[in-house]
Amino acid sequence: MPEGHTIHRLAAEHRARFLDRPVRASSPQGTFAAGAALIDGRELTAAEAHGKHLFLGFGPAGWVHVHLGLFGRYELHEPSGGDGAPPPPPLPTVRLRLEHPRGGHADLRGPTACALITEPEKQALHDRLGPDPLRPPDAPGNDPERAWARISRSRTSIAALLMDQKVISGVGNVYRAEVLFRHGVDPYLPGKLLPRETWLAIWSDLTALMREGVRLGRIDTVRPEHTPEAMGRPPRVDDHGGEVYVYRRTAHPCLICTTPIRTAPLATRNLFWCPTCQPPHPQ
DNA sequence: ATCCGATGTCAAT
DNA sequence: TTGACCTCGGATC
Repeated sequence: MPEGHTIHRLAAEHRARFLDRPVRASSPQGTFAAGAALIDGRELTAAEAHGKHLFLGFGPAGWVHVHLGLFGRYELHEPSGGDGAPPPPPLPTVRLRLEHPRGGHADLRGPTACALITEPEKQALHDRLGPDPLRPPDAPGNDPERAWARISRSRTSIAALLMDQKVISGVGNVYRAEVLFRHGVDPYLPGKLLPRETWLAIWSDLTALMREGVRLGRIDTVRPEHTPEAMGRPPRVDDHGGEVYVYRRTAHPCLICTTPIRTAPLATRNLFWCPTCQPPHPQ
């Protein structure tokens, strides 16, 4: 589930449900029981996202820092039934439940991180994250030039750089594969060989794609003219719910040129690309 | 019933 | 480069 669009959507959901409301907090799973006790009954004062990090503000109590990692999930529920009817009890693996009578409840399971942190600790996290296509362009340091400064000096492949949260934050395995396909870029191209105008186009494309991801709650990257319907091919529903060009489509032909999609491990994840639409750079 | 992989990251080697 | 961690669901037996 979790790339940056998921986290930004969660921040917005938390604001809509709980902002300025006193929430009940609990941790049936236990690992965060002490932290939950410290925020229980307090008002949510802020909810923001940077890359794949979620920050829930509880005034003087500090911030709950959440990172979903690979397996973390959120479930959001509307208020149950009649007036004041309590929600169903959380499953034992729920690390953090927040609830409010009119906001419903949010259940967090399996996160890599769920911890109460201070404002300076939060700032330290921001400081080590690269610019985020989903943060406002006027947010401090949220400038694609910062990413370009690193990419343009690096011998590392662009596919690995896109996954490096210090370079650019919020992009994960789906967006990296899809955005490189959309721009016809060889994933193995060293950053320093990527044309500057291609980088700026990739950044601006990520901004649009990820905003759409926040809006829809899924990753759709296929242009209207390439949808299976438009191409006269059978429609395909991807495992993650969206329509994509290459991510986990190794059993299928490329939507544009019918070449079989390739896969190989890169930067600890499985990379997917079309060797025809993204031709390898010379040697 | 069991295995395996998954939209992630960090520390240890 | 590998192993550890967190949880769940789909494939396989």
